[in-house]
Amino acid sequence: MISEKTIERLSLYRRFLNIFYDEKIENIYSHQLADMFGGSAAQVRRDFMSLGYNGKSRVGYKVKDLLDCLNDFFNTSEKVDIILVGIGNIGRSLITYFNTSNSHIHICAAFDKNDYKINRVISNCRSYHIDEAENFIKKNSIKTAIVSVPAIEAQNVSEKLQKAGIKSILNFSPVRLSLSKKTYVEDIDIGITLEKVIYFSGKNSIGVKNV
Amino acid sequence: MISEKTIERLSLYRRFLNIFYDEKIENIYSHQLADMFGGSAAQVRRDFMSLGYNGKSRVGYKVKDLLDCLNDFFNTSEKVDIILVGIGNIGRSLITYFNTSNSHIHICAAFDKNDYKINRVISNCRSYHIDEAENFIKKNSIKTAIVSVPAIEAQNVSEKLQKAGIKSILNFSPVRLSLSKKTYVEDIDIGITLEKVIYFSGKNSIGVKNV
DNA sequence: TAGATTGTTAATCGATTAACAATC
DNA sequence: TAGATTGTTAATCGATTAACAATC
Repeated sequence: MISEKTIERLSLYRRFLNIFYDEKIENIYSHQLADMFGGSAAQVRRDFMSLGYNGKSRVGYKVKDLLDCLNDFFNTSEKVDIILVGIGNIGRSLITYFNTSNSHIHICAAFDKNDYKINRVISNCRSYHIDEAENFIKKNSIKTAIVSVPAIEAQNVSEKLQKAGIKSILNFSPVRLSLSKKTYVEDIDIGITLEKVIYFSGKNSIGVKNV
Repeated sequence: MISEKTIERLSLYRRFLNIFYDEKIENIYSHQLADMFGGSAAQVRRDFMSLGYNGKSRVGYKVKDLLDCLNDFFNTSEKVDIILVGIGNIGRSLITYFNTSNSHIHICAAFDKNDYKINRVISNCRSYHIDEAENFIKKNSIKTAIVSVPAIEAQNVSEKLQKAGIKSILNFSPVRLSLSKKTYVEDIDIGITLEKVIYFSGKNSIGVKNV
């Protein structure tokens, strides 16, 4: 059983390894990766073990093989199509961000309930009315959605998505969604996070450890 | 010592309590709040204790008093001015988001290195050249900054901010910043997070607990 | 070989929860 | 009182780290 935190680290390793690979570095040691994001070398080794990839003593890990392994794990060889609901400022910037970087993730459609926002194209992504979402999801077997609608719409929208077959949601709305446990929900709550950051800028933060 | 996770929960309680307050609900129980975001009632009570606020058995907690207490804790009575560096799509949407909602947080200035992005006004926030940041920060005693520059600029920009007196950073760039521990850094790495969400949409996710 | 790094176990740490006497 | 909720302690859980024999 691989934990959520481990998944995050693995994804980060993948990013680092891509850089190493571009720089034609062939081998790396656990402590090098550990230094790069403040973890321990033991943790890095344990993570790779959980992935089923073994290094060699005194040699470390082969960048290319390890990267292949990570790419396999995240299925980055094939494009992943996801959708976005809620074409506000944040929604639009996410579309541009993902569809113009060379990521394997592609936002293939966006949905909104406002008529003036539909039937447009942003960075290769066409927008539709929210009522068309269910059909689209089923037809294209979409599994993942980004929700960036206003707080008051979020619960309702997510329930619709779940019914249509969405298995995981990245939620930017400042609301906790209550959905059946079958759907994985991850929240990015920028307001809460910023509040926390501001808190730690004050004198209160003396003695806090920056993990 | 209040942990980071506790701070996050406290901020979330504040949001819920505002809703209760608007609905003129006078008292709440720990288990009500616990239900709202899937924690335990014991945790909620412990959090309020760490805040120094005590409830009464059989009565619960006074919404108004508790809210006052939380507002005090987060210093929400006075506006907090923060700055933003990197006026890309995400940067712009953050400015609009915070400066048009009725939050106590205000992005009072934005900075960029591209000339065509400076000397403009977005949602009550004027943009300046990055070279003017140091002066601005010192002059206005700014303590918190949002960094939303491209990956390659992030380390350099953050070092400048730190030197100018910034105490905490909310970092949207897909890079780990290495700064002295005196500066608190919180990362929102949308790419990594989305990768994780996509991972849990697959068959891999069977048996995973949705914390 | 000597030295460095690995895989892996045991110890540590911290956060969360369960439980219950005290309280209203 | 009886019953429900609190503050608080003890137990649990999981993640992280330290340590070290095995390995090249």
